Amino acid sequence: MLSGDIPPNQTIYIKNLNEKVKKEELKRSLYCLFSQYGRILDVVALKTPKLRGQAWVAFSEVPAASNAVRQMQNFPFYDKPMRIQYAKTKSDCIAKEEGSYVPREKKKKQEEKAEKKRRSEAQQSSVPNGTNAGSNGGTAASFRQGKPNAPEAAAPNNILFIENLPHETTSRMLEMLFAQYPGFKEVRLIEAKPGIAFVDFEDEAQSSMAMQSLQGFKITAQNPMLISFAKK
DNA sequence: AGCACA
Repeated sequence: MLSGDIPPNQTIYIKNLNEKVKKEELKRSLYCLFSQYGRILDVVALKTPKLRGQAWVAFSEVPAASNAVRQMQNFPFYDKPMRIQYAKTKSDCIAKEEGSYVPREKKKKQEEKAEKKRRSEAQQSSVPNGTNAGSNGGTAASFRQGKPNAPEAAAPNNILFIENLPHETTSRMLEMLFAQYPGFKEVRLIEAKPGIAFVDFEDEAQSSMAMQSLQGFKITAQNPMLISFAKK
């Protein structure tokens, strides 16, 4: 089935998530996995009966969300294929950035439905965010700086691309780090271009787990490693 | 299957 007739939204809605994963871990993993598509403003996941197995990831730009919807569609995540769509409504964190946020009061179900409809119709009036002080968590800056309208969009790959390594990094050092993850095959330092390397895994589910775990890992204090999927 | 913002 197609992703539906939901209009583009800078927040993606993910379902079919593994419900056994704890909420905080799930949010961290989603953050790590999706931050290569753009700057993430918020990750929301609830474990209530109605909302478990689902999550929302809010990006600072719509194209980032679009790439994520396409490229990570059906990606095996904790052994279940992710089903990704655009969110139906605007995230509170986005509304807050735009200054259009109004705290909700509790309502009856009837009014809530009307409210949702109203909000999604009013959703076209989104202004490009002027200042984005990165205040949303400050974790590893795994977002790749590209041209503003053409964010990098890497599809999952069993090969990882590592950047920002200190020039004195050796293959042994990288092997020690990456070999702890299942499916590890080999490390390839690019001596012609110091500071970058490729790391091969058996498959892309395994490479993604290693990427999530080691994203931002510092070999020296000045060198948080930047990990993304290699281009095919 | 399920669209929230504890």
